[in-house]
Amino acid sequence: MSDESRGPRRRLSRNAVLAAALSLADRAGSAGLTMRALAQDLGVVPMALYKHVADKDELIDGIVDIVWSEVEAPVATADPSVWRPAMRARATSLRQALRRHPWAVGLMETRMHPGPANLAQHDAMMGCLRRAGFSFRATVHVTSVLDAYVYGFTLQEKSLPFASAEESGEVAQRKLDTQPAELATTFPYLIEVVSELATAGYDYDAEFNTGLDLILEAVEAHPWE
Amino acid sequence: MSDESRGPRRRLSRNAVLAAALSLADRAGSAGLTMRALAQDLGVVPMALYKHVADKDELIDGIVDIVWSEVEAPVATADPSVWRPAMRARATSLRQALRRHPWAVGLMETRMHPGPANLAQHDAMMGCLRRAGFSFRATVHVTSVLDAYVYGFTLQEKSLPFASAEESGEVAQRKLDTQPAELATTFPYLIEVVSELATAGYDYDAEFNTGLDLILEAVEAHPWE
DNA sequence: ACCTGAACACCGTTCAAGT
DNA sequence: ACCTGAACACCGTTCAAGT
Repeated sequence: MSDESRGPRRRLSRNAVLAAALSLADRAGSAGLTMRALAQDLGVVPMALYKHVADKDELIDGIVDIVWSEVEAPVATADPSVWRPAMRARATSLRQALRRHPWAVGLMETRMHPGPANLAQHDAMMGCLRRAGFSFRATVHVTSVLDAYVYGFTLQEKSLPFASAEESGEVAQRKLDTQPAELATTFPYLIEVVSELATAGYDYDAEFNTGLDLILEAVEAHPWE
Repeated sequence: MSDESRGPRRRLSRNAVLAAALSLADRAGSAGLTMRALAQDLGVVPMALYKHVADKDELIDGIVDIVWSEVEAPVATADPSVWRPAMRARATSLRQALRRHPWAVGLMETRMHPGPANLAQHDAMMGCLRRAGFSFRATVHVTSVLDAYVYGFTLQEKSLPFASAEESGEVAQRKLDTQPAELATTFPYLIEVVSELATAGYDYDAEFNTGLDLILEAVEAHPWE
């Protein structure tokens, strides 16, 4: 399956281990990312990995930071009209990175040891806001609320009953057809909203942008001290 | 340690298993929640659990729904002045539930099978917004952005480098003192903001409320179709 | 310096058996 | 109907040994 399994490659390296781990996580999810499976992908015995990585925790820190490195960094400039589009682009880029690596969603912000790419990303974000004229305190508020939104949205994206992937309408409708009477009486409002979405359809990108623009609008309008 | 270990209680029940599992997760975290440890807490052999719960996944679904049941449900009313405080109270209540059960943060919205308490909670939320006059579409937008915010914020709360728990100032300052020269030149903006927070202090509740009010203000001001 | 083999202390879960 | 014991196929990781 993996690229590494073709030739009888020897000589591992930390980067090779991390790259294979990222690929394995993308293919098999966080539950499938085991030291043993990773070793097999690399055509090596499990213990060989421990020469390049302290333990599994450090391995995960490593691949999480690779995901961070894929997020487009906003540029810092004194032009007061650029922070909004820059923040919008960064939020979109972060969401896309999290969609490419779904296993990372529950892991990115939970990690205790932020890597260099993570630090660089947040440095760029703070720089962009600071140079646009935001105060220290406001910079933290804006970073906090934007990151929280992107994380939380992507987290929900994987599981909301009325919006699982493309076929949101179908899925919701099928759910309604299964036990219509019972659910309809117990959760009238929920069913009503889900039914509406089932007929009208549900677009995740549009939903994400609506919330994002709502927040950016609020940030711009807010009288920061 | 557990309440169950005192008497030689026999006769398990599904609720007893779920209650013990919740308590174990609160004490030992998601990594410490194992079927074997849970069985030991209950003074029973691991296999005994499988009579009351299909597998570990269903167990987790069960305790996640208990957490949902702890979240204060907003009431539905036609009074247009109540949705805002109701939404604010619900967001605060959700955040507090997630803080009481930190293991749940990365799990709540990822679960594929929402339980009755989860459905009831969202039914109440939709009802509150619908009766306040929000359209179907707007109801989904508001639910989405509020849930995303609370989730994302609580997720960050556990790991942001400049805000780990109470002693945010100390921790940040110590981090700065460790490698001052190197970090300061590579991540100037980040260090600048962190230093500022280290001296001024960082209050998580205040931070949460600032973002929450920003979003609620934006929701109220937005011209929903 | 880097990789291996065997082993240890764990997992979730099945299956046949006890009461 | 409910609980047990032994077993299976997994984990991450240590330790002593190979090259």
